[in-house]
Amino acid sequence: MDKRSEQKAKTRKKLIDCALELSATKGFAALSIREVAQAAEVTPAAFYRHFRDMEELGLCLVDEIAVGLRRLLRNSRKESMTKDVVGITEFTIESFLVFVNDNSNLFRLLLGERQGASDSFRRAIRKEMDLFVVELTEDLERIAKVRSHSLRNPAFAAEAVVTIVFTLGAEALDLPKFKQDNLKMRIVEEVNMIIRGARIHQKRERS
Amino acid sequence: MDKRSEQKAKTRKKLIDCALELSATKGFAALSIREVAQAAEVTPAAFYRHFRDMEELGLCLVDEIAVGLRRLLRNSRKESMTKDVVGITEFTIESFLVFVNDNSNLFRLLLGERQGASDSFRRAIRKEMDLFVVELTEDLERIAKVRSHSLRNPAFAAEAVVTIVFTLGAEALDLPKFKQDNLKMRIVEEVNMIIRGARIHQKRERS
DNA sequence: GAACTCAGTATACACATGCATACTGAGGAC
DNA sequence: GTCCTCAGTATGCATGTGTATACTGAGTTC
Repeated sequence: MDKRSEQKAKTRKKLIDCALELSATKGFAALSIREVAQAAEVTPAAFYRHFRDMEELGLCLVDEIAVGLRRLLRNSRKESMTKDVVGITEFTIESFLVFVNDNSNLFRLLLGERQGASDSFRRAIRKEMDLFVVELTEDLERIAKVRSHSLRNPAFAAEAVVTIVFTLGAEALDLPKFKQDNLKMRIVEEVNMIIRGARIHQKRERS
Repeated sequence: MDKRSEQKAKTRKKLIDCALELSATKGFAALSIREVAQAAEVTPAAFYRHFRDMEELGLCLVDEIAVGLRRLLRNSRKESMTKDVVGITEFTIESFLVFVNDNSNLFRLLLGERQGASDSFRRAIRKEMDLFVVELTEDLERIAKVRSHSLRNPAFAAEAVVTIVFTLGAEALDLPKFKQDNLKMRIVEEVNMIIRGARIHQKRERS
């Protein structure tokens, strides 16, 4: 690879990393170009060689989380194939929470800017969330088949689950480790509620 | 009432209203004291006669939403006493969405700052949300009794419902009116899923 | 090895911001 | 009617901001 573009990629990454780190303390919205540039030990003007403005940088960050989360989900799906079907929910949620803790800054950004002021941010984030819903819908249908159930509205159930997991997952960021177990339990329980409520029972069509 | 303090209350309200209006466009976090003061046709220094900083103003705003929402819930509860028990969920969610539309700026602030950078904001908002969960828990138990069901974990169900309603309700803000019906339907359906899934069935203790 | 490219620097400008200080003048207390 | 209170004004300062312009020098190309 080009020695030059290699260096460029390096500072680009540094800018992103610094922005991420700074956003943890004061929130991404409050960041300035100068601030990020200074943290990355680079002139403000150099920033423009990489991003048009902070928003463009932010969208890169959103992308980064999305990639990470998708990888997580893929792994969890693979694992769950081998595992007992009962523990899938708990296993997935557990790895999700680990991810949230590992990437707390990214995650805070995602959840925070999800209803932030910038349209393009909101749009990008919702697009990613919708992808999760689609993937989860497939999973739910697959699992239901294995258990020889059927689900009333798999897509709605998936939307509800994703909403719960993300929103409550975000709360983990403010919690000490020992309280996170309780949170995990709550999430698992609530997700199970949703899935249970989505099932169609043969005996009577409508409750 | 004092003519003086009356005037003071008036400008205070004007500051709050202007902050609210401005926050709709660029987000509360991006507001400056000067900007708000100018919008309220008042000197920046006058701002300090009312609030120590923007954060203090923000907390007032949070309080204002909380009061409005609590009134809504109280009304909806009263109404639901007279109504057929089946339509309670739909009725409540419908009035919630009306409220969200009427107070879209306040609501955007609430949801946006819920995982924002400021600790005191997060704390205040979560406190309010917890109150909703408590009230809803009581409601769910009451309704379950009427229907002679019982619920597995009323508090968890309530938490899940509040999470769903608030998070998806926030999406209404970006939707044109004619798409909001679909959203409402989704929310109602998902809430019903949760409630259904929370029920304990006599026939077999654990599914 | 000369010519060129381009990531990053240096510097400067025209703002906006938070906040401090001194001031004003209508409203209320006595 | 005099004095006092205090919401709001006027002004100013130090600092941070986005962004434009001209420059430098290592890396690449031919």
